[in-house]
Amino acid sequence: MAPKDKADISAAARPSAALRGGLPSAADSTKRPTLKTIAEIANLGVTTVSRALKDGPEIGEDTKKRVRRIASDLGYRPDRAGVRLRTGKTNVISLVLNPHEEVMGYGTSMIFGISQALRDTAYHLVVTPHFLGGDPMEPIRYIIETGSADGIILSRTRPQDERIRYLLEMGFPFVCHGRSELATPHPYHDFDNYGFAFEAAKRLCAKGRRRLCIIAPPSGVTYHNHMVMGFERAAHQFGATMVPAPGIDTDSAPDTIRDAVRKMMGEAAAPDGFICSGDVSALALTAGLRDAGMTPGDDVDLVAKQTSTVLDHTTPAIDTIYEDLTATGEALAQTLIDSINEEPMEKLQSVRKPELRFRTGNQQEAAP
Amino acid sequence: MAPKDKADISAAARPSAALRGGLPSAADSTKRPTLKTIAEIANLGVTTVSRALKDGPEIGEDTKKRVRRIASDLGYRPDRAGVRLRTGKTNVISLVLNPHEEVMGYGTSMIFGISQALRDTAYHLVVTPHFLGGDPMEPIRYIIETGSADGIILSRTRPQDERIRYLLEMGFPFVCHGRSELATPHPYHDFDNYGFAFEAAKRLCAKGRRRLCIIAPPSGVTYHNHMVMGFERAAHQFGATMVPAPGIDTDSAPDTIRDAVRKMMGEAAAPDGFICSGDVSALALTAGLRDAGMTPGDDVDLVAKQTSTVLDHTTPAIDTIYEDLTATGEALAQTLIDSINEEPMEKLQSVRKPELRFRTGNQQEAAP
DNA sequence: CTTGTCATCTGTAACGATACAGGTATATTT
DNA sequence: AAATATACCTGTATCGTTACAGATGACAAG
Repeated sequence: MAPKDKADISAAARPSAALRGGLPSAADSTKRPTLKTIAEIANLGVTTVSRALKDGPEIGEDTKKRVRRIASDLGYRPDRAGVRLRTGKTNVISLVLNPHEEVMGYGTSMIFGISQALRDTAYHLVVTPHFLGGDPMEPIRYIIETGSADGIILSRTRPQDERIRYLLEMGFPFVCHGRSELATPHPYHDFDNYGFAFEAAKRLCAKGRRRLCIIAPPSGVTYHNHMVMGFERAAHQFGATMVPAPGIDTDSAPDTIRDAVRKMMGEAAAPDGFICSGDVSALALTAGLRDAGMTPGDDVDLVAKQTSTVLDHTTPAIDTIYEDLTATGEALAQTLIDSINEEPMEKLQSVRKPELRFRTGNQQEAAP
Repeated sequence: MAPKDKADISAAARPSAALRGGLPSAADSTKRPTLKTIAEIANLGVTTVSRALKDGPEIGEDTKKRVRRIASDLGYRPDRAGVRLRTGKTNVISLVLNPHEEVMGYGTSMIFGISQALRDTAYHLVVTPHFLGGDPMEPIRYIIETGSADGIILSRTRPQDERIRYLLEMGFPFVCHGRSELATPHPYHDFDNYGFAFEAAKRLCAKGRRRLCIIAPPSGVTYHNHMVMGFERAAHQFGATMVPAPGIDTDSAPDTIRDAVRKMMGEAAAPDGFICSGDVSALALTAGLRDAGMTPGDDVDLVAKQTSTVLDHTTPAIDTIYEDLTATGEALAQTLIDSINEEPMEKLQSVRKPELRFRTGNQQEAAP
């Protein structure tokens, strides 16, 4: 076995296939190559080939090189079903999508980010939505019970999130977009919604607004709380009054938001500044203001959370704070992989900074 | 083997597990049940259980009932890896997403539609994006070569689409959102973009507009052609002039569109009516008009293709024509499944009607 | 010459499912 | 009573991979 590298392979390979004469050898078939194909070409056992490709310690360097060479020449790719059956490893990441996330590119941006992170790994991305009115636990249980993924990406995290409790109990890898308030720490990548609301309120106060109203996410999800806390903190610090938004949140139908805003602006103590945590909601809000005869930027100011480009072309321009969902997806996927690889918890928790995109005056100022 | 139904099962089942004494029986483990588990409980061979659950003809009715009962009691679900390894069937549908589709809920809406159609089937949805600047063939080849799906959903179909040619040649099931112009027919579900442009132009002419401009998809994709043809047809029929849009399409950066529109409106023979085939592009277009000092609905009219809710809250309201992407996703997935099941080609080709959403006057009028 | 130690490599069994080619009763025909 | 048909069920091999428990041969030490 002279390690002549190139010459060695072709010399050893072709004859071995020919030796068997007319027998249907795995080597000369048009089907995809398997370990067996490589083994026949290299005159080795499949076990050896397997170990060699895994860089196992019992295999000689020369053999490893030779096997790797043949494998890449053949374009060998391990059969996912074989690996999965034998090892239980699915090489699948499951993104559990909520029905609310249908609106606006939430899912798509995230998906591109996740895919970016999964590039050059063996992982595939499976999207598992749960449907409106369905049990949020159902997709989770399905994944666990059928063992159909190695890890799960969750969103719309709640303070006492049953899904998280279950996954922790099962010891199943996952990562949340958002944090829970459970005692046990868990992997997450979250946007700094406290910071968002604080900076937004600060901005409005800097523009002289004193009666602020926030259209926040629904109260069940954790980031509702974070956002409200940031809002309250800023209101106190800068001496603004908080005007409640009557029964609307960013999950409300746009028309509902629009009508509610119009009504609100007709009342005695109407707000003069709005914070809005969703793209489409912000458009509906703006429409409601216009319905009430108000011009944003003139009679009233607005800071919105932006995750897409739709708010870039309103006139007049809206102050926004950007959450990069593609980067978020990338971070979530990387965190999940780290979680699967049992990295320490410190490495599995992170918060994304808001990016201020204020249209006039002190642009792009950093958070304190 | 008296077919006593219920009693029979428990009577036959428990003892059989007990018979084997302390031996590690598959039946009493905490792991997921397999065919073996069921076989032990039912005192049958795994083959019989497999055939019974498949409703094979060689198995007695009583036995089938009994096996089905046990399977559902245990919550048995076939192991995907086992099936896939043995049969080659992956039970996976692959959605190939283009980088352009990151913008706006295109992907997410489609994904919910697809998921809806895959509900209560054994299919999982895997999202395989191809990245900007990457070879569009790469994800297709990957899927074929690794056999990682039973079918593919494509979008951004081109007249001479290499992906389609390859898939046809391979005899691999797929469906396109959009049509090619290849000689060989292929499965698709398309939006009637000809109809969209025709109706949009008709609408503008009905409002007295005579100099029309269309912001269409980029010229490489088939539906660009359809749209332009519908536009031309209507222009001729209703006696309007077609004003070219200088180097912009719906893939252009929103700012580019905005600037181009502003410039266009300053010229001598500026258009007085626009057709726009994208949500975000329509917002950019509107912004460009405003930049030029024009008010949509007053100095100039606009009909846009709408696939999301973002155009619902512009002031004044924009005339739109709606393409339901969730329904599209559902149709695509169903078509793909039909294609996998080798239904005839007639069943695999369909076109979705545009839904007119004109804001004033003759609302919701049907297409001719 | 035996024994032991390395360094390498190999065969077998198993993961869960199904295709295929039998089996084994019971009923029916001759 | 023997042959044949019918109805129903079963064992074995296999898909591609990896864990496990050896093999094999070279070489050194006793």
